[in-house]
Amino acid sequence: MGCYPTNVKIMMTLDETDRRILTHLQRDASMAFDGLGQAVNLSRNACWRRIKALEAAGVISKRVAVLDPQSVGLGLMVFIMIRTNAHAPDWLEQFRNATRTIPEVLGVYRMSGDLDYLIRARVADMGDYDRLYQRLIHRVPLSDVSASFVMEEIKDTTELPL
Amino acid sequence: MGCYPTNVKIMMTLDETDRRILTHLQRDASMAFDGLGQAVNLSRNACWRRIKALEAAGVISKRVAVLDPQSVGLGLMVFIMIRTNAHAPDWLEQFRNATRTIPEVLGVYRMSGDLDYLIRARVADMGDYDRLYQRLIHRVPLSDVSASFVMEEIKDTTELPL
DNA sequence: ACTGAAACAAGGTTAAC
DNA sequence: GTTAACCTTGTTTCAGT
Repeated sequence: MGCYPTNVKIMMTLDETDRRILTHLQRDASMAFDGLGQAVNLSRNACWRRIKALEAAGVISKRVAVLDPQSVGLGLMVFIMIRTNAHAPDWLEQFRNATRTIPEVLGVYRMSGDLDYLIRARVADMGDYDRLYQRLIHRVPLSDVSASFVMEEIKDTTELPL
Repeated sequence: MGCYPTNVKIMMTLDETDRRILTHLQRDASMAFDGLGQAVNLSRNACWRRIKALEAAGVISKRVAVLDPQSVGLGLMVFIMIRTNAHAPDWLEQFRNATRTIPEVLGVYRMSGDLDYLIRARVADMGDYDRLYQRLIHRVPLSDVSASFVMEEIKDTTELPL
């Protein structure tokens, strides 16, 4: 998935220093090794070597720029809940392909419980959502679909607890 | 929010080159300006200047390291759906504080429709989820709570379409 | 085995055009 | 927008603990 080689997937054991480094990098990956090293009490390249190890082990999967949704005209977040009775072998594959290739769709999850699939997407407005919906049902047959719009994003982060 | 100064929030108009740069940075922010410039047919610091402008305008809000959830022992994603009739003024504030300070909680959304709040969290396993649930209801009174677990992550990205 | 200091190479930043 | 100088920072080497 990520942009670092992950041929051999070894479960790496993280010590306190690794966790401190990762916590910093999850919040701001634009820091220089010098500054990061100071923050975790390590020299520039003790820090460097640990990060390279974390990348090689696949703990750090990539570094990305996070954009402001408002600034790129995607101010509305929507969750689309799907219940289906079509459990045919290729229906799911069709659904995977459709959702993966629609860029407004940020997350697609196959769920436990009575809800079958959950989609998280960002759109400009209601009209934009409707176009997304039309595009989706055009590519894959869906029966029971309901959308719920986000009124307030109380929290939204990529930072995992360590 | 982000780590770049956003005192003045100007709606920046993005041209084709800006969008290409942003698309690259959203996928891999570890690229050098040289390589990025080549990818979008720009010199090293024409590229640099555009990126600085995008940061200053708040379009790029930050750069972060994305970790592999499995590698840090958070292999289970869960959505927690909350319906409430407690619409007291300070209940919401209490709920905001509680969810924002629980690190396993990655997303908290106030919703339209019959569902009132939606929480997205990552935990190690079912036992870990139960501890999260206990912690949550200990900090804020919740009546109608139901959890749905993710069986398969078909898609999960931070990349916004441009 | 992992650390830190110093040398080196590469890339970020600035200035000039 | 580009090219070229500059100087911070990433990377490698090496020696010490």
